Amino acid sequence: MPHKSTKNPLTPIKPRSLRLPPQNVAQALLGTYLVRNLNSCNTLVIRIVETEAYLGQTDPASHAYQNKRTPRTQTLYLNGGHAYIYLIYGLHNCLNVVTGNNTNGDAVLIRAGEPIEGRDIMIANRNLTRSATPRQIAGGPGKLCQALAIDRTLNAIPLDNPDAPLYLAQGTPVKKSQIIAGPRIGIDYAGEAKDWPLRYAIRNHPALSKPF
DNA sequence: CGGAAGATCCACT
DNA sequence: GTGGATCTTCCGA
Repeated sequence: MPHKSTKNPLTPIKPRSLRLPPQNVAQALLGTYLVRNLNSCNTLVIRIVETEAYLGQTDPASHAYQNKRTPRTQTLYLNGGHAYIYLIYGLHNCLNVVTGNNTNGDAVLIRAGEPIEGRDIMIANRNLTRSATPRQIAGGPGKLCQALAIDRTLNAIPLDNPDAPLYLAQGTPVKKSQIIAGPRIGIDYAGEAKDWPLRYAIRNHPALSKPF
């Protein structure tokens, strides 16, 4: 049996809650836990504090825009609840949660998280020191993946299995009044879509990738 | 088969 | 605020 923290029992997320529109899922994922099982003794946990919705076929910023099918984007057309992980700028991995149940290519990018368990290992993975801030550790999609040792070898796995190397677990819901929305980051190429308010975060959280 | 671009991060000014 | 790193992915010829 894998060792589990007794003070913080983690319940896997219900896939049903991910088979909804990406805007809904992006907000619902705020406050939930992302769990990385490294081996039988080491578990890393981050609380998700910032997300972005990508609207699949109808979104110029999405890799699935106009139903584009390439070897890389196949994962986006899986059922909701799978991980879509890709390499960006030749350097950084980005983690998405595929959403919906109609193979639209919808997904939610996990942009930032707050270290909950295994902070020392995250700091080592990020080549930081003990004085590192939450924003330095996982305040950005590439940083978050590096902190949790997430790369493309985990692409396309389901995220509801607590025995898998990576899964989502239920957290404490975030009040609607604490959620802020704004334009997405790094998509200047996407024309009008660059202003769509599909970036969501916990208001004023110290681990956000950028202020609103 | 060449070339351009990229859902980022960091160091430097 | 600016530019470089770094390499996969994709498109067009």
